[in-house]
Amino acid sequence: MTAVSRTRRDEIVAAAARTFARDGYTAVGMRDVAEAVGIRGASLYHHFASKEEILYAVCLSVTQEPNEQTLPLLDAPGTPTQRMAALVRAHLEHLHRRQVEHLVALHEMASLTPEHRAVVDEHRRFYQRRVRDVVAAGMATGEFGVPDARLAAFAICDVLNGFSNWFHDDRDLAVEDVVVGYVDLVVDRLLRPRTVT
Amino acid sequence: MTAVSRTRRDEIVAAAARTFARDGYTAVGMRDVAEAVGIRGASLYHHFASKEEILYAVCLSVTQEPNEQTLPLLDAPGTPTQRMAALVRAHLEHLHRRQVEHLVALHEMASLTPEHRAVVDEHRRFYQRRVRDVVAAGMATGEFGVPDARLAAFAICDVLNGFSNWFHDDRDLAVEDVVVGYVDLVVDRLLRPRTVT
DNA sequence: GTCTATACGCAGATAGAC
DNA sequence: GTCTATCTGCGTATAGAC
Repeated sequence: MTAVSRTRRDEIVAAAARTFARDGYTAVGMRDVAEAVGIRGASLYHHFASKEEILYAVCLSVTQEPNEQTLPLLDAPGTPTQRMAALVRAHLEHLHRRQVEHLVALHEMASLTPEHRAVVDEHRRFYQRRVRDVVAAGMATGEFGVPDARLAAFAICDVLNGFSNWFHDDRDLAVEDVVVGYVDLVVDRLLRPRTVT
Repeated sequence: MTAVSRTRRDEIVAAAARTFARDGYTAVGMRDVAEAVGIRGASLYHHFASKEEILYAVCLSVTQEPNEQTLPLLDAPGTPTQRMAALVRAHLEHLHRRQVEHLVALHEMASLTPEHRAVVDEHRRFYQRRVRDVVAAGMATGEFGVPDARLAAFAICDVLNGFSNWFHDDRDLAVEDVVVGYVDLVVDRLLRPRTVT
């Protein structure tokens, strides 16, 4: 039992993410976060040194986590096509599982300290670099055929991340539909070489 | 001379956008914005009723403006392919021209009042609906061949808007390169029907 | 680990002269 | 239209008991 009982701290992060997502980081006070957990404002400082530290924890949960959980799929055996398809699926499913946290990270990153912001940015850059590498690998095998791997990587990351901005669970569109549609869009259309003449 | 001399007010909006983009809306005080214009903090209240009104003006400049300037391209004569290509180009060029304003709008939208946020959101939804309509038009003529026009529209808008997040003017990649690359990616790959068999 | 009580600084906003 | 001076409230953070 070394890494057990992630109760209170994670509970705070989760509650904070929901509150930040609904009312915006600035508008939310420590008292509001505390209330959402069921304790008093001052008690939060037993778990976090500052409000910004809570926001930082939220941001890490959606930048560090994908690097550790999703990126390994790119090292699994299989063709670039298969690995890219697996990445698209896992990425979207992660975005869905942690949608509130993603929205907060996306919208409130500006409120991080420069130091924390640099860490978060580095995680994101790393992820993008790995995506670009698979695109390049697929170009080498001839499975993919885009003019510029870097540009394609930007486009792919932006398409995927955009998901959390517009997806709503209550609509006539299931996550699985988006996954299938986006695998087709990204792997079978965007990346696939144009049939020559 | 009815709509002339947009001097001071626009000057404030432009200066505020730069400051917000660099330090974040929350961290920036009215005194900072004023200093960037060369006046005192209190003087700002002659032009705007509140700090949030300035942010609102920034957001409108990148949501209302494209609707008025870029969307008419979709009503011009030409095939869906041509009109979509024109939209991609104009959209990216607008994003580039107003990149700081876009970054602010993208990151600080959470700080708008619910009323103002609703207006901004409506502008964005309208834009997206028009994009989806061209995709649908192209499907009708057979020029485009995607499984779901709505999903494709989301993907396209996200690819385009993502641009302002990663593009830097000083790198070895010119705006024109991105325009050409993205027209190819979006129109000739993502939307084009797969050659059958 | 959570509480009550409180310090305190800062940023948004106002009043009124020029 | 811009200034100086000032108010005011709110929200983070601390002190210290339980």
